[in-house]
Amino acid sequence: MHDQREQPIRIFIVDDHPVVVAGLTSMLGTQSGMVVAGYASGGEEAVEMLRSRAVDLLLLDLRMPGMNGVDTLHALSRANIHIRTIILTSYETDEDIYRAVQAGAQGYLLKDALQADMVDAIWTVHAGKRYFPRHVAERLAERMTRSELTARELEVLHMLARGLTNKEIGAALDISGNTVRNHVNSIIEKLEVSDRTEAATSAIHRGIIEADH
Amino acid sequence: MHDQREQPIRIFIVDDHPVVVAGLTSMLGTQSGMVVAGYASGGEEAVEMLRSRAVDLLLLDLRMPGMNGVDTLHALSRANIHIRTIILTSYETDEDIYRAVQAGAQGYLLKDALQADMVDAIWTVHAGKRYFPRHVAERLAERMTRSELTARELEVLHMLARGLTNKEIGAALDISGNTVRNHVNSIIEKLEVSDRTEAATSAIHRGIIEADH
DNA sequence: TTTCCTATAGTCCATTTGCACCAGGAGCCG
DNA sequence: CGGCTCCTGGTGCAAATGGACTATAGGAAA
Repeated sequence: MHDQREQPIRIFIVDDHPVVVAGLTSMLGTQSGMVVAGYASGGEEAVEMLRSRAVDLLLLDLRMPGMNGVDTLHALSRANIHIRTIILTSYETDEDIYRAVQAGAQGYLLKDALQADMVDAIWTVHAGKRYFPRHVAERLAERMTRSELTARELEVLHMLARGLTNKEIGAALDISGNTVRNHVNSIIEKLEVSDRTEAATSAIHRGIIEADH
Repeated sequence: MHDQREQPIRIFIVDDHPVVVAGLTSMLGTQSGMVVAGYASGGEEAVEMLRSRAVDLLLLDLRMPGMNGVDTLHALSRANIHIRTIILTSYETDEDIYRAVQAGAQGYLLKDALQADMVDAIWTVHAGKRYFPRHVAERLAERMTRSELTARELEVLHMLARGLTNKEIGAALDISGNTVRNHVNSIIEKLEVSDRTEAATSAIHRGIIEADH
């Protein structure tokens, strides 16, 4: 088993759902070798609190209003605060996972995880290793094989998903409709889909764009 | 204030996320006048347990693997088990809310709700009233004004969202491509969108179809 | 410097789509 | 029975789309 003679792992929780904060506190607070050192309901608040608080491990929600998980990781990095981090989220889109790893997360947990898995993940990451559930790792691998969309293609993708025609997108971006068509064709090719409609739904599914407009 | 001399409200939780169950138990268990009478991680399990358990109020997750929240409400109704129910979910799509109300839920709470709001909702629904946050009620109202898609249109919508052409959809459903086109046109009209691509993204946004394929 | 990628813009062409129609048959409800 | 919706299939046409190309200009990387 784990060595519990040492100092307990000080865990900090960042999540905008009060019920999740309460749940984690309740699940981890009773674990020997771990202690919940505090929590924040948003990224800004978390960065501020972590300046002056000694913490060993961060449990970080990915999707939050305002500053999201990835933004928070970058902000912490800029503030020269380095804490091993496990992303804790309901979503497992390719893009979410990819961005989280890019931003420096060492672990990725889904919110439907069992208490035992959470505890395991925390011990693993605290020990300096990485923790990714199998299907999460698979999605990450799949994402790696795909080429990135360019900034322009992303703009076009967003407008296309809102039902604009190439001509309308061109007018909005002040470029020709022919150019938009070229971008759309690249998008279709890169996402490996058959038409603009599937490009839109697939982008939502993969987490490249949001469903809400 | 509420009358706490009476029997406490016996609350039953159905949610596939252990962390949410733990959070609710922790948040509500300490409230006077309420007691968590049990929990289940899925609909089938919940129906089985509720046959033999006296419960006053159900906190029910809407999206669960296997039997979802709406299915569970119907199953309970068929089993002649009638318990006042609050839907507790992360999502607030028009369709989710509409279906939940149709299935007989008396309240709708989002998982980012504050503890005070949850407690308030529980007292309200237990007192025989309904509880719907303002924006949830607004979405419900908006949904009511829209006409339903027919079963056939839903089939077409699903395939359209996967990038199939009218001809391909026709071949799959064994009808002519012209007929598919008619269905697509009705879909576009009913959803009040400008083309098939927006029909697909809008349907995902509204919760009519799922993003994953 | 040369090479590579991106953004831009264009042409040609076949296919698909969106729109406006019409119309028959099945099924349901008052 | 008469009306209603739904599913079906059709026609005609203008617009949009997707595919296969070519090409130029700018910036970044090797």
